[in-house]
Amino acid sequence: MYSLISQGNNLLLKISLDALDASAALDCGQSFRFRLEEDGSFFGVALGRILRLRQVPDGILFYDMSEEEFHSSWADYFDLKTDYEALKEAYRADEVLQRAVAYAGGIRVLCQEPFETLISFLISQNNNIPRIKNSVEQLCRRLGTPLSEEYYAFPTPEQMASASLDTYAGLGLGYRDSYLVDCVQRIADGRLRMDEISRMELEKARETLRTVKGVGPKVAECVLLFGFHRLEAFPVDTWVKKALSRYYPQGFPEQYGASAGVAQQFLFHYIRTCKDAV
DNA sequence: CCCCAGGGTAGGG
DNA sequence: CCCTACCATGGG
Repeated sequence: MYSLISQGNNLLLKISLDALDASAALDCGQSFRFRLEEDGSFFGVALGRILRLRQVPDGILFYDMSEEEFHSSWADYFDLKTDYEALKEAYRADEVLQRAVAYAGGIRVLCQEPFETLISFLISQNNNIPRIKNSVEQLCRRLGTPLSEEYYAFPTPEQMASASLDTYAGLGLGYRDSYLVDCVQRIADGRLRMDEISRMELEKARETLRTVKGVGPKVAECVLLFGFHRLEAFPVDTWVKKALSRYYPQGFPEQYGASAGVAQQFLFHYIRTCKDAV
């Protein structure tokens, strides 16, 4: 559970580190738009707005934030409506998940915008997180609406569709630039609609996403999990593949099916960043 | 110089 | 269905 305390222009979200850990949640390969500043705060852009926050002993301090804005946008963005305590209670039956939760329990599956998620994870294929972040940043600077001198919104489908292929060439995307061009073209001419996908049954949504060039099984699962909040989606990248072969040679337990994606996120972060992962 | 990264496609068996 | 070469690019 959590509560809110207004502090001038800022807002303190009182919540335990186990329930929401800014560093783990914002830097675990879901969003590519947050950076840790030298003063220890996180700065980023999401939902078309600049967000600045900081981990404090009592929870998370949101800068320049009203209760209204928090309730209408950020409570959902940080998935505060999902009962993670219940999920983690179920993980106690599993030794590995228990370790992953002990390592970083404050991860949450962020509710990101579907279009941004689709484009970001098209860029993510056969790529590493620092470079993905860089490419996404370049993309926003080049095509997104400026929100300040430093920060840019993620470009809209229209903004991206109006750019030429050579606009994308300078973004460090490698061979993935043509994937983006094809994807935004499909959206611009109405062949692909995010709002329709959000209403589809899971398997249908999966198939539809995979009609986009460059979207295979893994990217589709990421878009479903991070962009459409389908917690059943289970992306298997090189890290999770490693975790599955190391910890679950007999297969991942089926009992977590309805929220397998959340468990996947704990596993991913654990095996990718914990030095002592065994 | 090498290998790897939140993989996917195309082509051949 | 499977397997493999190839795809750009930068970090380590």
